[in-house]
Amino acid sequence: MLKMMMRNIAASASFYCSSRRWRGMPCLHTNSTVVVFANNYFAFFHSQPSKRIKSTRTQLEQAVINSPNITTVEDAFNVFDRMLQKRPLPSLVRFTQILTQVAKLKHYSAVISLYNQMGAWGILITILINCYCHLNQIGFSLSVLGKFFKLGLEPNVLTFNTLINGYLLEHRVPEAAALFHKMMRAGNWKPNVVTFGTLIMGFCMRGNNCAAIQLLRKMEERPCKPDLVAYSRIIDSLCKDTQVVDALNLFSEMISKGIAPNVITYNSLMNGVCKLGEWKEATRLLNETVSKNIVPDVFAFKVLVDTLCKEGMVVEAEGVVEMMIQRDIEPDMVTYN
DNA sequence: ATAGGGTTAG
Repeated sequence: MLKMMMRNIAASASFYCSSRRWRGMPCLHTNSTVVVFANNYFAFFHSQPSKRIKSTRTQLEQAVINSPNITTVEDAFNVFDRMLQKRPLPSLVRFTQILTQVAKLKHYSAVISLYNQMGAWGILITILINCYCHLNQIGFSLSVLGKFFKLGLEPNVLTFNTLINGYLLEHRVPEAAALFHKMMRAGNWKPNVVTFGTLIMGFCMRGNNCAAIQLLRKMEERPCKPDLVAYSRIIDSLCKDTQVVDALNLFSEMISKGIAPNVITYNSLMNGVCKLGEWKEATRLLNETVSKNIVPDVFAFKVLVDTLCKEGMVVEAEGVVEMMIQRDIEPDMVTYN
């Protein structure tokens, strides 16, 4: 069953080409916009001028010693170069940390380039697949997976979760759902809380709140109980559709299960009630946020100011702007207008 | 170590 599943997935992947391969990289289509081969590595490098920091080698080295955080792509490439020259090579964990940080900066092509310099086939495959997914190149992700299987290696639940997310990023919800169901049947890679949460996001993206809630109910019967992300996603989706009563019910249900909301949950609710002009409810929610020691952000205040102005309560809106200033939250031009 | 969530007026 699993083998068949793998084969099906691999078969749907792009074909390989043996002539243009660089350090184990699957062949990329020539019309691709994300091709990062060795020879244009530097072209890519120099295409990030806004992120560049002029720093001497010693300063950079010091920065790396002081803080493991990579703040620019240039840093990452420099650190990587030196890591690759070290003998013995630094640990994979260290390489992973750097790749993860570059991915968080959303420089996915850079991650792919660095990954390929490592020649780390079979390890950290999920990082690579994730980057192709974020570049809307799920075909390449599937190629990578195919190659992975060819080497006799087994992916894990994280890999499949990443692929489901990849389909969703391309708005291919049916294929995401199909992969989810294959996971359910397969046995080895039972969907976990992230798998469910990801698919819930997919249904919400389509505005299919009913399907999302059904999936939430399914989670309750399983060991992976719904978590904050699963609830928050649906609450947000309901709010966007101005189904605020349902959203608030789900919110209460979540709280009663002991799941603590965060600033994202409250902002979704605030946006929902404000859409309906319910400024009193919005104010109550803002107070509740603060009472739970959650720090409201600029968006929470902004939507309230906007709603108060629309309701003609300019003085009250000015009061909220005052609160923002007191809290060191900078109101922008939109808020003032 | 690697996977999932949100938002900005007119």
